[in-house]
Amino acid sequence: MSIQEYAEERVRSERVRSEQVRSPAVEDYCKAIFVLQSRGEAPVSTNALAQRLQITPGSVSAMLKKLDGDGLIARVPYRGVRLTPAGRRVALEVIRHHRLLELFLAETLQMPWDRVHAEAEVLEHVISEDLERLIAAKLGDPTRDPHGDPIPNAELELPERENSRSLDSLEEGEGGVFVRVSDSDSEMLRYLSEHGIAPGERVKVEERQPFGGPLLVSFAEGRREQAIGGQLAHAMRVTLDEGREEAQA
Amino acid sequence: MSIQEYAEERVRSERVRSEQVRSPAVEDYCKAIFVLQSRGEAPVSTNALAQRLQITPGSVSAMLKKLDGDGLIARVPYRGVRLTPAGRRVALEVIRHHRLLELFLAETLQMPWDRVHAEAEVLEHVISEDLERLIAAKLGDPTRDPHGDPIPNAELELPERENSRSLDSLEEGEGGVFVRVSDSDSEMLRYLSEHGIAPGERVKVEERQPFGGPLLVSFAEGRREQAIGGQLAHAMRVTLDEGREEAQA
DNA sequence: AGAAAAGTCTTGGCATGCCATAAGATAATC
DNA sequence: GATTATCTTATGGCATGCCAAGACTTTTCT
Repeated sequence: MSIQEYAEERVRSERVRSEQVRSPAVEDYCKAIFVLQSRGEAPVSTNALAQRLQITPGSVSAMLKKLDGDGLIARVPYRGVRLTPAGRRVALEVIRHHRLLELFLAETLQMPWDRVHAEAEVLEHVISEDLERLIAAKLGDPTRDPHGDPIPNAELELPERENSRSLDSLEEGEGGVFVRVSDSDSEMLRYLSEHGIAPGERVKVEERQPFGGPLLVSFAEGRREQAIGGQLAHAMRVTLDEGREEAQA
Repeated sequence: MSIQEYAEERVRSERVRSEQVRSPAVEDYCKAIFVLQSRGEAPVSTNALAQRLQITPGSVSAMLKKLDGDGLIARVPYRGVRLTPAGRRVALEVIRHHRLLELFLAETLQMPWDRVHAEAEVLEHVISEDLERLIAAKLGDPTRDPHGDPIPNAELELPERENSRSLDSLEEGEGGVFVRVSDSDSEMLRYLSEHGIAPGERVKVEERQPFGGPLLVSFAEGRREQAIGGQLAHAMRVTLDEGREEAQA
């Protein structure tokens, strides 16, 4: 190996560790790993990622090897991966972009609630830091997107995860505040928006039908009633009332 | 060849002619060809494109062959290309996106004038038709972007090209309205914006220095004077006063 | 005009990013 | 320990870029 070749090799292996490789694909992987991780599934398996990203496990496996080489994840073959601090940073930046964009599209441009997700999914990878700042400023540095999800701040700190439970885990008579809904299913979003249901409202489970039947739920302090199917109830997150035990008793 | 294979083959060759292949790269080529064409350089040469897109002629040549196969351009080897109606449509859609975005970023988000171009250059390829409509509506269906360039309407019709000349083609004493400036050089844009010069203002050439020296130009009905270098004067477009002959005499 | 030189264009080989499929390796389960 | 599930590897495809060699066109110089 000539001296030149040696120097080139050194540059190349250096790059493996430090250079920022930030294609949309890489960002999507980091984001997906982050989400799966924060659901408690750590380490994250190849299959879980493949399913979430709609990509074959073979392709995911190859990509994970690359991300590992780039220092974005720690990978143990056959055992799964978790984000390194660098990878976490990538994920949070993308999530910040995504949620700012959702709020911006809904608020400033009146884009229907159920369409902002798909649009943000693409834009999140291409807006500059400048544009991110301008959007955040325009919105007054918000901390929640239209689904009720928290928005990481400019330093990429995420507010404490609220202590929420899915609506379908509540017992009859329990109630709380509807804080957010998974943003990935636009059918659900359209349905909710058509029925005038948005994060921030109080909800209370009036009746649980057995065998996967719907929940009878009242909104807005009992002023509206609504039957909510099992899948939807599972996606809706609710923070329980403080000291509900006593309140109920 | 089995019947199945035959059917697949048919689908594949069909695709070659009709399917919309609209990657960012393809859109950039169409846009570049459109711009060069409307400068009168028709047919457009491989080298002109290579230079504009900062890509080697070899790569351009290969891409042009593909675009020809996709029905977006008509190509005569060694002779150059021109857009087909389909290619023109692609170009105009992208240009509409670009100019709407520039105006939107500048107006709604107060992005500095000299940065909107670079941002729009990326976003133009990824915004949905829905978002395009919302932005256009928010801006009141504008017909000019912040550089003074015309914006194609939703039916992709472009207003007549205004009868403008570059500032450096004016004689001493001639004047008109500064209507636009090439948007590709952010240095120029920053410089102009720093000196408070924007499309719509009246300009008059007070003095021409020989041998590529600067022009002495007055703005805003003589209230401000400014020396403008040759390159910049070349990029600035001006519509001459109506009946200026008499006005001067 | 005709030939050489210069300029321009295309071709062919190669690289990279990211995906797919299929086959083989490893881990988990019964 | 055999079966099943999961993961990795090998190979290949497509898009898009680069470079270098060769083909074509235009210009220039006798």
